[in-house]
Amino acid sequence: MSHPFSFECQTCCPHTKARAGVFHTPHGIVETPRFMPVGTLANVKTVTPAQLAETGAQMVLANTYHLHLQPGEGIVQKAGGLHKFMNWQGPILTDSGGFQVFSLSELREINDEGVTFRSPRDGHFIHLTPEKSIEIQNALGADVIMAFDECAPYPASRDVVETALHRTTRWLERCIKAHQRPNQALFGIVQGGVYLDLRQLSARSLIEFDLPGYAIGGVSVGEPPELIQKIVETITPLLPLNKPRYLMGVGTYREMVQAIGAGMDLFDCVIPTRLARHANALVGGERWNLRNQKFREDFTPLDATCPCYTCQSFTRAYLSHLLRSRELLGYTLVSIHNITELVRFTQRIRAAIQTGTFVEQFGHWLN
RNA sequence: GCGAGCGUAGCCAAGUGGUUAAGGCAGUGGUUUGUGGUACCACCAUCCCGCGGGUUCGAGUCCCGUCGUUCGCC
Repeated sequence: MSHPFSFECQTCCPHTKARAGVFHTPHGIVETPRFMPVGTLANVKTVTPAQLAETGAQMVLANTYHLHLQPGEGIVQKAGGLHKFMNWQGPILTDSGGFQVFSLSELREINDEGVTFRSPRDGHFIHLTPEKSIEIQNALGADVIMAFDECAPYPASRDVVETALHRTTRWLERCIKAHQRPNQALFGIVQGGVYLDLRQLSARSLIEFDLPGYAIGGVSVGEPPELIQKIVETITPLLPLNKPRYLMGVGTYREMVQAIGAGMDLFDCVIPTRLARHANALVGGERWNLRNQKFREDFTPLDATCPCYTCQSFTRAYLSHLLRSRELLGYTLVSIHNITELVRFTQRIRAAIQTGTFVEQFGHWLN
């Protein structure tokens, strides 16, 4: 109330570190644990904001890197900011572009100053620094902005990871200095690869800055899922109780349950929308390829227990037909369902935590 | 009726004498984790190239016949 970014933990699980909380932002609350859909412009590519709101999504992700290239933060600013430009009235989080440097570009040069790499779009050189990333994110105007970090690949040697994490910490200082807008919360990002002592070092350095929220980054870059869990279990206890904790890029049902059990609050992942565009639906904890033969004459709803528009209106056979025909509507309908599915999954976990039945209901995912 | 061409997997189609017959679509599975905008990977003609003969050490590939088909001429 006093601070636009307060976080309150409402219920703690008696058996695990899981917690149900509320994160306040200038554009509304985020009830955690929560899955946040992610997309280039947070429109998730094939879903309208109205459809997105219906999925139960509260906060959505937009992308600094892509918006910088197209249309450019200047235009977003002239439009009145990201919320107006894309017509999403709820909370928005922008990623810093650090991960895109790692994930999209082969030709890159990283030094203490920043990163230089070729745009995969047209080949021209792009220079990103902590200051530049924050300047762009200030212009975009999301509720939460992310520190510009260096995400080391997996596998990577200890030396490489250690260098990246120290650089990330030094960059965080510069991000904080560059940050001009108090109505945007700057989150720090824990790095350190799969080296737990480096992770701890990173987390301890970050919390010195007393930021409004913390993220664990550099996971789900190819390492085995057990290692993600190990990292989360080691780091979460070091993060302040009264700040939201965001596990970047995760993910799957199991990874979310395990991370929530360890005390994480927020998740984002391309899985629901990318899977949808590849004809896969998330149903009851499983992944189904709707183009498979067995769905051609299946005239039942995708998930009879799902309240989403897709499940309420169409059959598996019809979705299979749309996807086999590469009809654009197929991607939209399955995206709506998949996002709804993961958002509802985290909502059910939240409810279970509140009623003290988290372990009872979701314990089978915990190991 | 005459002349010319063509007949290769469900569809389109390369190959014109020499081991296991390109490729595409369709089909059947799989992959996808802080999104390079519908991608990628695997499998998919084991007596088989319309059918029947022939030439040749060897024929989808050459020759003859036949059936089908396309175009042109009458």
